Amino acid sequence: MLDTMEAPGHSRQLLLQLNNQRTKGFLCDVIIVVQNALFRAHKNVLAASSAYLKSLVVHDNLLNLDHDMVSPAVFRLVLDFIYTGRLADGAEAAAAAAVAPGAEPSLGAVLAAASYLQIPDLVALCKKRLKRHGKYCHLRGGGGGGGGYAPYGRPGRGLRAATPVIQACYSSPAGPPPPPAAEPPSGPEAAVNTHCAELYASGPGPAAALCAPERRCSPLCGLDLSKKSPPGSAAPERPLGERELPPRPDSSPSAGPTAYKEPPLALPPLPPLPFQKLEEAAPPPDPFRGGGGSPGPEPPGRPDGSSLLYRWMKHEPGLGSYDELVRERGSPGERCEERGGDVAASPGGPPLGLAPPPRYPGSLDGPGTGGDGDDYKSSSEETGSSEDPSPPGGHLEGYPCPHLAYGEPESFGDNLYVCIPCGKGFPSSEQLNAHVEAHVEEEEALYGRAEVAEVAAGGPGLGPPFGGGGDKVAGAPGGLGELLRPYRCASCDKSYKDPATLRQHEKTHWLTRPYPCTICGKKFTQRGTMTRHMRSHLGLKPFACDACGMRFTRQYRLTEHMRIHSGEKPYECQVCGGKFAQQRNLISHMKMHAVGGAAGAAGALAGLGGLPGVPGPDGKGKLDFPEGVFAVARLTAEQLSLKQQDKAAAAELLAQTTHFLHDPKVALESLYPLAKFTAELGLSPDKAAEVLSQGAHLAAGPDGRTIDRFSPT
DNA sequence: CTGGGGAGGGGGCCC
DNA sequence: GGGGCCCCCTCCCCA
Repeated sequence: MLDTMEAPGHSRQLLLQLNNQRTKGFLCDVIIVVQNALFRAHKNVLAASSAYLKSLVVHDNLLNLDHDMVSPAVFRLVLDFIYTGRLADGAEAAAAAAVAPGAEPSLGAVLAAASYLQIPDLVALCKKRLKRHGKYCHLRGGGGGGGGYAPYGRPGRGLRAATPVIQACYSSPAGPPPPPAAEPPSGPEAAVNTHCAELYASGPGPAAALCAPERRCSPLCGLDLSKKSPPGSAAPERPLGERELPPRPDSSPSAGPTAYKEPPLALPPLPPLPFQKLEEAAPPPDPFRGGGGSPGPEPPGRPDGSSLLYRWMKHEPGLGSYDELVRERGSPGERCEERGGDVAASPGGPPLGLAPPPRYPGSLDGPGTGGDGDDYKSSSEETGSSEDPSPPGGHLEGYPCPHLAYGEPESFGDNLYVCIPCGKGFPSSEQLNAHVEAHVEEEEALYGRAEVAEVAAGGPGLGPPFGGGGDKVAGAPGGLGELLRPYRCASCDKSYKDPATLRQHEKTHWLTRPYPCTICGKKFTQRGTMTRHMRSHLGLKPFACDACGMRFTRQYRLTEHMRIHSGEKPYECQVCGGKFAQQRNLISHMKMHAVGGAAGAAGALAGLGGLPGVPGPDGKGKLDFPEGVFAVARLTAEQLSLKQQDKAAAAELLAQTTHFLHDPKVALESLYPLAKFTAELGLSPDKAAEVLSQGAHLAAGPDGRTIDRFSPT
């Protein structure tokens, strides 16, 4: 009967097709990062092959594998096995990984990886082969207890050191030959480079560097990296291996990806066998493996490169807010354990044995001030400390206090855990955490209650001109903006509608950013920004224009782009009537107006600099404000980029202000609250200046008025 | 050559 | 976590 008939070779053919697609990146929906190598694959295939990977792919499109357990070369073999059902024999495997003499992924390493990834078929195959070669027992005997991965988990320094960083495609003779196991032995797909879906990141170099020209990375890689090929990415001058170096021993744990975030040219010559160095620094039993050695506390400043790297490579669980973390964990050390636990969720990954809250002198006395300015600057570089002062975990930098601001260095004696806002020092992170939590509760209670009380009382901030406006400054709730945004940042006075957003914002004040790019090491304050950044590395452009086929990394870009085709130009200049398809171009255009046409008023306004838009309450600037400036400013403000959600609030405020307009003096005096509110809306100084100068430009004329002192009283 | 506009792209940040 | 928006930089084209 038909239902019992079976197409011969169907499954084989299916697998071949899948592998073929993988090589082209076609329909690949997951990226696996192993050290600095990238592999593209299909979630379904991974999930069908590995219980561990299955558990990961359901949550993420970007997987970070512990490179202590799986080296790039080994994972390549594993991935080949998954897609072909074949495993290169020892010689082949060695050849496949013959990236450097004496470096090959041993069968033991593959077995370890297979165990780690929970691929029973591959485990069995490896064991079988090991037995055949009479090595299985030996390898097995060398292993540690517990996780049992110790012997295999470290594929060997030779392998690590030899694994090329850039070997996106092997088609070039210069590149390492593809592992025979990866190559379908026969058939049309045999000609396809099985490893084209594997890319290697090259330090801070963007994805274009993934395809070194000498490797002749073909388009089959499936990554559209053509858009951005930064100079220098094309030809790695340094030995490839340098790009996958573990952090230097003096780099902080948080700087786990230091090796990646350092600008390539800034990298000093590195030892030829980085992994050896790493192993020298790390005790043989991986302390971060439950089964390994002592999971004991990590001494502060422990220059353990491997651990740093290990932690960094962990698949990072979603990070909650700081206080959430505090509630859940209580200490940075504990939190790191949790991070390890994320791998522990994996079969072979017992929780990391990280422990002790390290001290954070780097956060306290390091020249971290302004460190944020340089995304590539590692904290170790910032501190210049030989002792590793950084907190555990790449995204725990600046952990000591979420309020951590760019304060001046201070000495706190033994109380190295310092809350920046209040300056109190604590001897332990736990105490600081408790203190910080009290801060948060305090602020929430303060602002929440105050706002509620104020609203109930009729809201002093609503009185003309807005409750005195200028005296409603930080700490004192009041004003429409504060009513709308009761959650205020202790560091910068910005306020938000909900505490989650406030917590999110507070991360921007941390000395270092919690989310490093696993490719280039650049750090971000938000995970979403980091993943978006990763897309640029990987050339992922999910949003395609139906009209021209152009692809974008963001929906918003596509929306903008579509206006090109539709001819829609919704942004109109109130000055010259020019229309623009993109708001940014209108803004740019209006800058031109402001510079060229606003005469003294615009110049003065544009030079306000300090507070957004206008002088602060104590401002004494002598500014020319023509009578109609506010009306025009209002129009311009509406036209400009007031966020949609704030437009209603702005309209409300403006409506309240409008009735002052018939009185020029009052209208002008209203400018300050307007500007203040504008600032609260998050307009930049430039934009606020534009708003005002735009108005000034329009209304500037012989009847322009001069205000000697402009500040609310 | 220069200024202005159009547009792609990346990061920051808020919702 | 994703979406959306803002800001900035940059490149290209054209007058």
